[in-house]
Amino acid sequence: MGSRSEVAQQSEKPQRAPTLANVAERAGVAISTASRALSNPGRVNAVTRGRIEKVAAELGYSPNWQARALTSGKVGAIAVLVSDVTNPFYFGIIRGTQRQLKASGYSQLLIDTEESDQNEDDLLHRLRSSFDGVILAASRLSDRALAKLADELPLVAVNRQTRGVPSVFIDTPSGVVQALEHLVSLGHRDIAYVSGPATSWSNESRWRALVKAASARGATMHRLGPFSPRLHAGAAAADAVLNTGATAAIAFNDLLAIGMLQHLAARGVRVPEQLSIVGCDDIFGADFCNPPLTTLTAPVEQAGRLAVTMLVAQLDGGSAPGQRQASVLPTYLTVRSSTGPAAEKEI
Amino acid sequence: MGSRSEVAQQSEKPQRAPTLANVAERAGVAISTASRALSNPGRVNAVTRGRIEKVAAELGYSPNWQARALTSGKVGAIAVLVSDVTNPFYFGIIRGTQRQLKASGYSQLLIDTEESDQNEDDLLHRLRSSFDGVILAASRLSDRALAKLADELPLVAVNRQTRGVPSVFIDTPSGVVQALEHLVSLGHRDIAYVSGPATSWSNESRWRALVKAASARGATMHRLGPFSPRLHAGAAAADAVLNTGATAAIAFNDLLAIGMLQHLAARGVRVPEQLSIVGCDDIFGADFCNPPLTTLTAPVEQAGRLAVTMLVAQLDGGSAPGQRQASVLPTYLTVRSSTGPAAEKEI
DNA sequence: AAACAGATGGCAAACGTTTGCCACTCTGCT
DNA sequence: AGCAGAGTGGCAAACGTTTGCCATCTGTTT
Repeated sequence: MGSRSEVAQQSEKPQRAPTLANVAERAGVAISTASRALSNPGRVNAVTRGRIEKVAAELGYSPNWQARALTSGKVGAIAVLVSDVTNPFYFGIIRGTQRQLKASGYSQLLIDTEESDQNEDDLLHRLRSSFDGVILAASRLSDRALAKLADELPLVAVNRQTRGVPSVFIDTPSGVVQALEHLVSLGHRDIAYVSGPATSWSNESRWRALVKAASARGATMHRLGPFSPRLHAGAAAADAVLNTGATAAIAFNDLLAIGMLQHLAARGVRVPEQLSIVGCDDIFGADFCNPPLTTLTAPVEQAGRLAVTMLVAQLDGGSAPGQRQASVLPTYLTVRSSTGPAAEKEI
Repeated sequence: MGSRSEVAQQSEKPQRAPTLANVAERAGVAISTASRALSNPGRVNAVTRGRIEKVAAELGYSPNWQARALTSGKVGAIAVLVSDVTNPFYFGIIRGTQRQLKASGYSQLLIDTEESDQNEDDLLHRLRSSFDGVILAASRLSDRALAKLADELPLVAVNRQTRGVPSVFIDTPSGVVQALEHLVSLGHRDIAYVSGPATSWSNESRWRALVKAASARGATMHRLGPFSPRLHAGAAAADAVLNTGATAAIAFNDLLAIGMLQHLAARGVRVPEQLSIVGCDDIFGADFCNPPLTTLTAPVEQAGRLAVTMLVAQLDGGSAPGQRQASVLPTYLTVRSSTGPAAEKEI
């Protein structure tokens, strides 16, 4: 058997973690009193409480979350669903949720849905009892399914606007218009939009915002894709852009944009002289790629934090349906070196 | 399709999740039978089982993990501790653990210790009941504390070699020697090592490997730091290197290396013409920074997966003490453009 | 002196599982 | 006939908490 330390030497106890019963016994009180001393301090005499606390500390007691969950219904954990742990965009979200959750005393259950709505729904129901609430970062669920889900459990969606679903929305659609203005002011008239996954809600809303804004500014948009929102998809995307004859491209996200940059460099197309590129999100790396990427800076970490704050409020405030709200976080354009004056059109 | 909706539509029940009792009642069997039908299929008649399974599906039953944990002692979750969620190095680990955990049917509890050993120990004890085992990615714990912990709970350490502690070790020390060879072959004789956090075990072992290898190859090592393993610390690190007069530098990690690249570019120092830079880890971005970074490619994701595999084996195999093992994963040098022939020494 | 209120502590019933043990019903065998 | 043994199903006791309710004790008010 594994040679534990002191205690095990003597008696061959299985070394179970100390329970409330142990504390109570050693302090000479009933379990209920011990429980109250630790979680409802006002309810018990100061001196008794002191004794109990002392014993608890000696024994290194810490409450069993499982058992507690059984009666209280609260498990003290929140699930964070991302559609792809691999995507740096989510790192920012995760960072934000992690920090805020910790500050609120919750644990973070990280779940990767692998871009599948089926998976998303399944996992959520299978693990229903393991968390108090959910943060859906870029859910692939349909509006209908999402609304239904929001009815069944406490939830905050990130980057999603659906009636009746509390959400934190990073306003890239209006940011993307800033990008358009920037390009138009540099003389670009033919602009490509390199779109992301077909199931992405953000993708759609960005495109709509672009078309609308473009016509008012005398620019023509070309929609390309869908492309996988990954680095390696940038190659195909870059080639597609080249074919349209557009002088600038706005990509669904920075991953695609950086991938394009790489491929363009390999093909000898100069950025921004021959083609301007704009990304979305300002992920890690956007500032040190070559050339540094002009992109929409999204307050991703803040979004994660805010989502947690809203969710926790929802949990504590007893899901008052009126409290449902949607926050909007602004984005702004960060101009770096991947955009420049439009190339002369060769006639 | 939505098999869950029907019931809820009708009555305004508090919408509690269906329990085994509900299933049993509706199937006309005892709770124990229902339990066995679902988790110990051989123990109950095929036709009864069929009926129970059908009812369970209808009701959308899924077992309560908390309750199950109470009797079985298994919660179905594994904690992954990282010292800083912000650090891209851990993204690889997290990605690996996430995938393998999912495949093994476990959930992932992600915990950020914020570089504090105090935090690490605390959190682990407070949450002890919420996970079955732990993966410590780059623990800041002392060898002694770590060994003690490994005795108390199932654990696998990543990038740490301590007697009696199962671990996955990414062999950067020998990789770093490859880097040294590379630099020496390019004519470098004065080489700086830009070290990371003082508490980092890897940092120490890399330095030792370097000194040892350097003397045999007639090169001189300069130790600088400690520096925070962050991008922004690269500026200070770069200046420090410049002061030593070294013609090449090996950085504790890519973050530092890329930070140095940025600062050097700003100062007008050409890489690799005037100074060669080598990083460690080959994180996201190392291939597209400017210039692309020569670095030690570490199989990070694989390390995460392997750690999970080992941990799960430990959990299932009932902590056979003999099974304790340490795996070593090799690294290799990926040469890109941040290294080149040594600059002529101006006399 | 009686009655009352507040403070304090204990009993026991939940919460939703798993599982050891017992009871019953069949077969098939001696 | 009697019975061993397998195949099924149920009872009830855990697991470690929380919490409603009751009992006791103390001091205060009438």
